[in-house]
Amino acid sequence: MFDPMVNLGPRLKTIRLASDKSLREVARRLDVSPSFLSQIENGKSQPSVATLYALARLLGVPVDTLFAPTFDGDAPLTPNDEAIVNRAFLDHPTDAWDEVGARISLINPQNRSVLTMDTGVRWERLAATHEADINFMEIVYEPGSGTNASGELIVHDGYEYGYALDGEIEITIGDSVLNLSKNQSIGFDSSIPHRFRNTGSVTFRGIWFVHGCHPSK
Amino acid sequence: MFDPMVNLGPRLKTIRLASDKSLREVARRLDVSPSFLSQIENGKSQPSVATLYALARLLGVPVDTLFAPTFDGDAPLTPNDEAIVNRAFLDHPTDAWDEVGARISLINPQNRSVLTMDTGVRWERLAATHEADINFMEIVYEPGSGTNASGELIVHDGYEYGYALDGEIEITIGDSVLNLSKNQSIGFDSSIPHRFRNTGSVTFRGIWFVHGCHPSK
DNA sequence: TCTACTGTTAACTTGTAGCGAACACTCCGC
DNA sequence: GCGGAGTGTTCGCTACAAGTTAACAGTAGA
Repeated sequence: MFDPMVNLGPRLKTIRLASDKSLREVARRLDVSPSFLSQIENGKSQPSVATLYALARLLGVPVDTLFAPTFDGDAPLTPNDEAIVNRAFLDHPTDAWDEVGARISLINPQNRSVLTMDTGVRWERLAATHEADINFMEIVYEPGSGTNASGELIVHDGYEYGYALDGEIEITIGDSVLNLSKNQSIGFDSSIPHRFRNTGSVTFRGIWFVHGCHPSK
Repeated sequence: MFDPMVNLGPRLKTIRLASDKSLREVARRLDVSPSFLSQIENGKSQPSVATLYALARLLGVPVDTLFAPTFDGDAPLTPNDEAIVNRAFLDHPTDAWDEVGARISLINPQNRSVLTMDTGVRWERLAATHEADINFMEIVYEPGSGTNASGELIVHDGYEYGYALDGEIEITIGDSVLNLSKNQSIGFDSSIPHRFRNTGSVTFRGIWFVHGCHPSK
């Protein structure tokens, strides 16, 4: 089992240093003693939830990034780590397409690699890349189709960005249900549980970037 | 000041109930006593960071969603506007939109931030993000326009990915000169010197994703 | 009514979150 | 050389809360 606490301190320290703040300054704004913050950063003490939250805010990072299994290229997550992670991998094409080491890739619509899902969802790759955590694709959702048959929300690391070419799609992100229609665009933190469904009567097509979805190495 | 702890318990309870797990079952898998979980859910006790993390994982939600200030599920978004949800720093006035960004950002074409270049090139931002090295945009090159007036090739770190919506553009990458036309897509390593020029007679429009560009550091 | 489940509360123990005071170090002005 | 004002770190302590067990009340089914 992945232990979130072991790297917490060093990460916080890295982030603090990157933002060019002194330990004492952060401690003062956080309303804790400098000594305690030092202990946190060196893994010799652990903050309470409230303190960690305030600290993450102060440093301008989401709390989840502090727990992210892959950070600065350290230990990648183990395949059997958690069910939700595995599901995320299955639902995303990162593992399905092989990496191609092209530095330039121009692709014609009729020559795209296509990944067809059993639910009536199609992903067409728009560029080969050797960036492992990038997917650039046209996604197609036929009327009535959705991210997965069960309707469960999915979660994965990273961000997604999309642009609607045609049709309309219902996007559930956390508690929000949005409709993305032609020419509208969206970006969101993929660590928020999300789901797509085409509840309309026309096919949805969109340009999609999925980024930072760390594949199993 | 927004207190992240006040709603933590009830939120956890809501999520647990939604996933149809019993308190005792969750407590057992979490390796804490049922009574303690009950106290957490009722706000009578607070978990440690490790316990909260394990709990969030077990429930399949990112830790950050547990802290998110409540927003109205009924009308959270105005579909015809740029919508911002779950801003991380609601109470910090110094936090500009650009620096912090949103966890979800849905943008309508008429509401995009537009950057107009003197050369007749326009960039329209398609999503706000707090990922500093990401640009997701629609780019517009009028006939005769180009990346820069001098015609010099540019180089920067990272990758670029593009999809042609309309028109055609000449892309020079290293020694190669390519033409990207409607529905074609491209991806390339931005560290190769490159340049765009619209040598045709119609306006070029494309969806562009520039990633890993660290301009001033 | 007996069992097996649900969640909740009271009283308690124990670990640790967090503190103050000291530490060692570097840089800058005098 | 000597302050003084920064930087981060370590030690020893204590107050508080994280987490415990045991009992509680309620419901559903046999």
